Amino acid sequence: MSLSLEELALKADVSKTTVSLVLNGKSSIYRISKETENKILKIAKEHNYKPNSIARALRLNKSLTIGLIIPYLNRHFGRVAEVIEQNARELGYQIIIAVTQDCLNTEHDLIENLYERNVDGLILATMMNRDQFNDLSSKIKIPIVLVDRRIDGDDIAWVVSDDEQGTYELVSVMCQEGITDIYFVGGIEKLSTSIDRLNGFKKALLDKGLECNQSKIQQIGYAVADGYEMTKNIIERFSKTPEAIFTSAITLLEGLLQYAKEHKPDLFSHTRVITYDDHPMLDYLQPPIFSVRQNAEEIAKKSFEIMHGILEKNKSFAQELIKPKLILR
Amino acid sequence: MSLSLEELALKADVSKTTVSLVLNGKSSIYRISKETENKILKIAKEHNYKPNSIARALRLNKSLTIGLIIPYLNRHFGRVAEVIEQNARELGYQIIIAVTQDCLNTEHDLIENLYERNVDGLILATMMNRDQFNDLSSKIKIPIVLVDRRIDGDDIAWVVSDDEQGTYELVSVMCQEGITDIYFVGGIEKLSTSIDRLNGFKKALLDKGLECNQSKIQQIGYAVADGYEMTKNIIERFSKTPEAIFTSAITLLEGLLQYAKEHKPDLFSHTRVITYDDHPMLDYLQPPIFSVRQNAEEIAKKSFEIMHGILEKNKSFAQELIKPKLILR
DNA sequence: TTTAAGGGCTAAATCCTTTTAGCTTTTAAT
DNA sequence: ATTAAAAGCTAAAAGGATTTAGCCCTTAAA
Repeated sequence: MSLSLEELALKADVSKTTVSLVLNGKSSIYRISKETENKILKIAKEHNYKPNSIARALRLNKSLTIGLIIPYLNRHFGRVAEVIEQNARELGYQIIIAVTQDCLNTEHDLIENLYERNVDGLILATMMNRDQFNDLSSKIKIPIVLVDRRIDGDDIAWVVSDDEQGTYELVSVMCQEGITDIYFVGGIEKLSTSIDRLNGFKKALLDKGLECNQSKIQQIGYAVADGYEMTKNIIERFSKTPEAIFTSAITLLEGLLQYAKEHKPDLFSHTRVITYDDHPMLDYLQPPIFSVRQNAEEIAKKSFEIMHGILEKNKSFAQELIKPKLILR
Repeated sequence: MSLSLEELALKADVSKTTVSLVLNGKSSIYRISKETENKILKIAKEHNYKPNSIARALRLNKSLTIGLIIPYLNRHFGRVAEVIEQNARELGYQIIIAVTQDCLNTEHDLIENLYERNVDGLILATMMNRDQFNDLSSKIKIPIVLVDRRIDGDDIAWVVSDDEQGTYELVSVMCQEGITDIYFVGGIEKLSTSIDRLNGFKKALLDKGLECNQSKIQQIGYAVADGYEMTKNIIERFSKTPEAIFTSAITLLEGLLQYAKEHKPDLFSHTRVITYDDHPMLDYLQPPIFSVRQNAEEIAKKSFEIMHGILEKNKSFAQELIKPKLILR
């Protein structure tokens, strides 16, 4: 790229050791004279010297690079990634991004790949369960921060939305309006997002003295097609039109809308629909769909903060539950 | 990380040169015996040897890393980034992502930053004009592929949506329906996306013998707030309610919808709204909003393909216009 | 005058690979 | 019995930074 330390040293007529020491602010420790220091700084500035980051990474065993592994770059994760990148950049880190498409094998490959490529840490929206994660942790000697999906364990760092509380509050609003017959359209069953949202759902019903019928709960996956499928099941399997449906992700809502458009145009005249995740376009749908908006910015900020704390400030793991916001339209 | 070449050499009781040659498939060129080769391969496999990518990058001056600089990780660019990453991964490359928020200075800083960090190439949704780009090119000795926004010049590689054609077709549909009074809600004026979309807009009108009144054209920026502002201007400045409004990005449509919701709930009863960019939620809005869907996957695929061609196949630059698709609801 | 301390700087090792140039041994040819 | 060629492998340099150990010179103290 540009000049090397050695060339700089030549120009300044000193050794490259001296140049390196000066540029790393160690002049006084190594008693480099002010005169020499200034000369070097001047020449470095003149030539716009930038240390070769690869050589630095090799020597220091530190690449200033964080791997970010997420299922998709959709609206939510896109925003999370964007904010993580900005926060990271300010502190001198780069983000290497990779998407799993919610495939566990891909996730494993990607983790291994990024690890071999010497990232300093991993921020991960994982599909792993606890055992798989422990396996991984024992092999991989860099810090991992889970984002959006947590794994129980009190030495695991994570930042997630308070899915249970968010769902609880949203569903409670429905219950307060006297609705008792409410269906759960869920995602990938074993993920914390699903577990927590389902718990919040059940808790809201329980608090109103309602029992939660297992047949009203479905969990296929987070794809749009899954939302379509589950909606279809609900509409076709039960004779009675549901009072309300809760979709636990915006993609699932999309699936629901698609099904309704195709096969049940009058769905909304009988049924309230509420959803986890928010989207600005929801403001313009009729009738209004209540939602829970995750604070992607805060999730992103905290997760990099924790990573940075571990990498540079000897902090240990931390866990953060980020409050989502109810959007009642 | 794991084992080094040297440790491997020790175990195999040969020099590290030999190990390196064998693992790089140069056994026959250097007449390493089959016996030795097999021994080394076996040991390497047993220990799951992976060469240290940083050391490799230093020696080869090639990091297998591509910088991707885009304005936001929104729906469109998120999808582009996702597909670029997948394509890159298959060929052994990693993607370092960075967002400019449509700020030119940030873009410059990011380019410099990634360049210093030794990326092998840059894929760029740029705000630069031709002069700025030429300036940059002379400083930076790695290939650059522009994505989504092009700069004229027959030695500049780019992949963009056929914005002019897409807009032309969409607006022509309106004209065919007899609409003559149509407004242009545009983005950042000097970008090719704006220029091309405006040209398509004008051409469609011209083809119908309609003249394009300059007062019906606004170009503030691509933010939601800009869409709000431009819609407001149109509604408040002209006494006659427009027959149609074309928003040249989905964010601008959002701004329009927001304005309409707040100040002009009956907008849609008098006015047709059409937009560049598509969104699945548009399927569920009333009345239907016609749109132009960019082929993000193809844009992504081609742009990495060109980059890869330049980096590994001695191909030179290339330019691709990707056909968008009309969505008439 | 010697010794100790301090000031000012640098040679060389290190991180891990790749690659060039060349060494040693064996085989074949004259 | 030489010489030439081929076979099989390796030492060392290179890539660019950081860091350890230590050299040399001056000044002050004994």
